[in-house]
Amino acid sequence: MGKDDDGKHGTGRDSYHHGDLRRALIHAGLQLVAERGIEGLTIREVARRVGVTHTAPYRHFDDKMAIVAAMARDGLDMLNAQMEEAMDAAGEDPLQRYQASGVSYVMFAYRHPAYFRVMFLPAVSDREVYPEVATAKEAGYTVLREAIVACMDAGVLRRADPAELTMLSWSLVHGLACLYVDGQLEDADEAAVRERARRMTFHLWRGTRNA
Amino acid sequence: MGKDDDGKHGTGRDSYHHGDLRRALIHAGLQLVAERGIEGLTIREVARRVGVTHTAPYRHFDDKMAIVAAMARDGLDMLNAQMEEAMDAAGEDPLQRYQASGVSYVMFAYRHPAYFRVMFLPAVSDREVYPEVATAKEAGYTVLREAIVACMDAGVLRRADPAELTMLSWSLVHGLACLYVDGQLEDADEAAVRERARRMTFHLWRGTRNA
DNA sequence: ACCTGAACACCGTTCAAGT
DNA sequence: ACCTGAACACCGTTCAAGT
Repeated sequence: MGKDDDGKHGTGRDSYHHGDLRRALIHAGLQLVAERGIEGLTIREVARRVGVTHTAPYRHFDDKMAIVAAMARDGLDMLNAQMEEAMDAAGEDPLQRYQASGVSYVMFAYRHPAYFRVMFLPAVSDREVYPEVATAKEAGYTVLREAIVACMDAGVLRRADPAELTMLSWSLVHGLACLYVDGQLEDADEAAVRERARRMTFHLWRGTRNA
Repeated sequence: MGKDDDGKHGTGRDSYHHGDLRRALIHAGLQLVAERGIEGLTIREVARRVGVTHTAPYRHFDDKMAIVAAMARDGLDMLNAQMEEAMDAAGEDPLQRYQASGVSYVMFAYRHPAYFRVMFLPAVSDREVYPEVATAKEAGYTVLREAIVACMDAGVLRRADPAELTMLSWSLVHGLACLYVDGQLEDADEAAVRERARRMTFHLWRGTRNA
């Protein structure tokens, strides 16, 4: 010790380089949304928490919405990865994989409400302005859709327009997720939410199964 | 003419009394949310549009959230009325009435996105703070639930926990409504949305019907 | 009762300036 | 390259003051 006692040099926690600041801003922004909700997200408070001036973030992002879009993009990537992981953990049975994808969608929202809130904000949902967000959303849609097509191929879902069944499934899990995230439902622990999601997706399958 | 040429007296549009201001503020607030989204809602701009000082609204509402809560409450009342109206228009068949309630939920969101956005904000969803909002939400839940119980009584839905089926239905229509309202879906006209909602609720019924 | 005007502590964003 | 400080036009909210 005595070598790095000057916090202003080196890799101390109040010096940033190579885009570390970018990541730190995104992380602090999520934290803030988790604590105070979406309207509590403030560039100035984020900068304060990270330890830089309130204008520093503008070196990495065009404006406030660009930070939100970066948060949304990270969240969508996480969700997609988590859905695919859950499907793989579910094994080979197409129906199990389909159900796992829906349940994991709900569980992602339950575990990461700040990410989920930010992912579907209208302000970051214009594909002209934030194409990466739109692309990440499409990737998730495709995961779900292919799980459904696999069920049709295996004969456990009736042959129908895949787009229609995908929208149906997405609406159901998205609705349940939103109700939890927006505090519309009585509090429930993780196991209870998972069980509810499982039963709901099962009911849905029964309405769309083959014969 | 010539009698009311002085807009400052009488019942001209820039004088308020008997709580007219309250209604005018709510109306202007909705307009603003419709134009600029939830984060564009500003007490100062609302007051500006109504033609009063930015402190005048505080005579009628404790703070900004109280205005939002009043908007939410009005919207929920409208939704409940519209669901009941749609059920009556659907006739006597319990299944038709059940389906009509779900479809009208989605159509309300489609036609009144500003109301819908405001109705489920976490900030107005604490029953300790805004019990009227919570009560109005319960009334809607009850409408749906009773439509479901009527179907069970008539033997067109299997006997099960009504709460579970209500949550299932609510999640589905709420999810579709949110996806439209938040701009996650390609634009569609009213007839297309209604048809989609109809097909979805039908699929759901097939998964929960009796035998 | 209802409204006003000034004031305070915040915002997002821009820009000249520093290393 | 990256960060700072002052500045501008906004917010929500409070309060003494006016009719």
